[in-house]
Amino acid sequence: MSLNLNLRKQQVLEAVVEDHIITAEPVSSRTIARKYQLGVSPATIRNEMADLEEMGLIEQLHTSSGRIPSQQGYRYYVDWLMRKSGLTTDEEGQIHTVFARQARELALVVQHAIKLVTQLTDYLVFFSGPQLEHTALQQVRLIPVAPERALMVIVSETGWVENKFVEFDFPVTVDDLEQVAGVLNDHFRGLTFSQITRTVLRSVYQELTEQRLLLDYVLEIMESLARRDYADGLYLGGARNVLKQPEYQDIQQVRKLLDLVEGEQTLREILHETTGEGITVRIGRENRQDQVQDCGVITAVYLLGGNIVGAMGLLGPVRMDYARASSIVDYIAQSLSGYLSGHP
Amino acid sequence: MSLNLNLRKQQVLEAVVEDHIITAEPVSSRTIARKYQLGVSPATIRNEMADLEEMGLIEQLHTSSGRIPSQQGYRYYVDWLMRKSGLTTDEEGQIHTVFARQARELALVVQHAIKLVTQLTDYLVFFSGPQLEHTALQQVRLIPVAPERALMVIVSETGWVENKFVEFDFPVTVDDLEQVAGVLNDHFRGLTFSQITRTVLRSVYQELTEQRLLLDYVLEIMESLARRDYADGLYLGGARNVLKQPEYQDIQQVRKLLDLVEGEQTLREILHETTGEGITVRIGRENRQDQVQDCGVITAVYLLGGNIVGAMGLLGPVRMDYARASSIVDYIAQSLSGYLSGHP
DNA sequence: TGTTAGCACTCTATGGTTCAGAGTGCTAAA
DNA sequence: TTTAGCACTCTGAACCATAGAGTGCTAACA
Repeated sequence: MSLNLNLRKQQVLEAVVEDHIITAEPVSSRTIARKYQLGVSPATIRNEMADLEEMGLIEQLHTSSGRIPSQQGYRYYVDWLMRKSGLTTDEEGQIHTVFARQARELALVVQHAIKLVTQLTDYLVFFSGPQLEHTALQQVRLIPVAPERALMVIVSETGWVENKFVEFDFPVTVDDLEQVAGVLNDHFRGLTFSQITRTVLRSVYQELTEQRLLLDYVLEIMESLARRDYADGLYLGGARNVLKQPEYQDIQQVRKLLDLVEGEQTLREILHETTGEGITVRIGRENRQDQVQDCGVITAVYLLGGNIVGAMGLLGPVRMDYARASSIVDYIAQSLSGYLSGHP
Repeated sequence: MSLNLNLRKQQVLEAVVEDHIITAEPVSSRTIARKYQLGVSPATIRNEMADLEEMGLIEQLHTSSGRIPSQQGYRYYVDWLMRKSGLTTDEEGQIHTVFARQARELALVVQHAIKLVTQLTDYLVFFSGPQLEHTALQQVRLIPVAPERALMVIVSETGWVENKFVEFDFPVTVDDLEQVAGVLNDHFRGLTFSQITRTVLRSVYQELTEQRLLLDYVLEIMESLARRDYADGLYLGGARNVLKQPEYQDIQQVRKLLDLVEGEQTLREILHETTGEGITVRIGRENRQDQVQDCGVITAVYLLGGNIVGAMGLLGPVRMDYARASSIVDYIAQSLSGYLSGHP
């Protein structure tokens, strides 16, 4: 619903939004007339502003203050007026350097990406780690470390590695472990983890009648790894930068932000809800999570071999620079996807 | 240097410190007379206070305000007056439950310990992860994952596991990897990582003339793991709790705290300096790190098999409850050490 | 009909002033 | 040595007055 605005109203709204994003202050008609050369006087702009206010796109804090955008105003801006700002070639270069330099340890890559975004913006950055769910298994190893314990190492075809202890209630032999690992590899190599949990029950048990007990333990762990969803691996940074934003001069706001950071659950939820392609922008009350109803949130997923394996987000005050922030999220998510899929 | 104080001066100082810790307000002579029954009038207490101020143990914000402890005052209190408060049996029970329930993954144990301390206090909690340095090697595995890549899994005798990719510049065979792993195990099993770096050069190279190139890569990684010091594995929590303290109503203070949290380096340094037995209390300018000169810091190491493998810390405002905080650090560090060494 | 100059009106933020209250230091008496 | 009494000091809250920014409205103008 485009809410038909004539050109000048659009220009005024754009001016209000962009000026407010920069200054964090209410924007007066005079400021717009002076800074944004619309070729009309403040009085005319005041008339337009009165209309925009009636439509709910801008609002006043009190009768004699300038206007600030309402959440709908930001939404209109993001949908119709915003020009993606793009990054400088210098910034793009920086990003590529970071991705190109990395070894194949995703945790490290993500941590460097966070540092990067932290330098590029003053918002909170957060990533969910990669999920195994849709990646294929390359091999499984079971390494004995004690009579009743083994280390299970799972290598995905994408080079991602997980390890977990398996604790048995009885002693196991090296032979047993190797045999089980062998059968698992024969059966499951090349399958994705979501496929494995389906087929597990049918095929393997017959072949390993002797180690059935042992297998119980091992399969349980493999399943839990595949089912792990977003329960693990939230990476974040930039909290201290956000304090530069004037809306976080109030200690209450800061506390809410820290709750978000330490709680992690809400951020996980936000990333979990992100599924579509491209970037998602949620402004204030558009967010389903209570704790971020006065924040702007920009998210995007990243891919590996065509599958969604994780997501990233940028969180700031409602008055955030959506043009720049969404450019950055877009670019980083795409670069990361490209890098992971081997097209650096 | 005990700074001889007569009994009443000690009582007054104790009252000033403890009342200030609770209320965060300057303490007046009248308050002390009323709440701390010393059997003398406010006027007498004022005389004692004047003396204590002259000795530099307490100070006034302005001529007509009550007194607050100076940093030396806190020091005197911690050294001579403080009675360790001990934990309730309920709290001790909670702690044991947490430690008893865990599998042998230290990262998890530490994370739970942090959560626990976060509930018990309103200070920032931080742990350094365990160091391999003084733990013995149990085994090394080299698992091929691609022609030029292998996964190196290192299991310590304490059940701690590390893995790292080894990237070769040339294809390696399974046989090569197994041979190298075999020799490494033969030579180094049971040695601590610090010992390994010493003996490496002498003994292994002769035996593996053919795989010498391959060995270069592998040994480099093993060395880097052993040398890792505190470069990795800082766990922390409780930042949002600290905001409850009135000294963090000021946004500047909050920013300093967040810098500490996100920077991590300073906290690592603090833990790294902690070496002695028992707990260490550093008050304000006693800290060597600029960023925490207006904080109180309590640290303790934790042990595994008699060796220091990590440390923990509690950080709050100078006006922190040293009695309770140091009891907690003491108890948690000891419980953790006990648990790790298998005496739960 | 759309635009704009002019003006009255409103609201906020700032600085100054006053005043009560809390707390001290000192003196003199017990 | 202790303490009651009192003068003195400083803070913080409350209360103004005022300047300034910005608006809405009206009436004139293109």
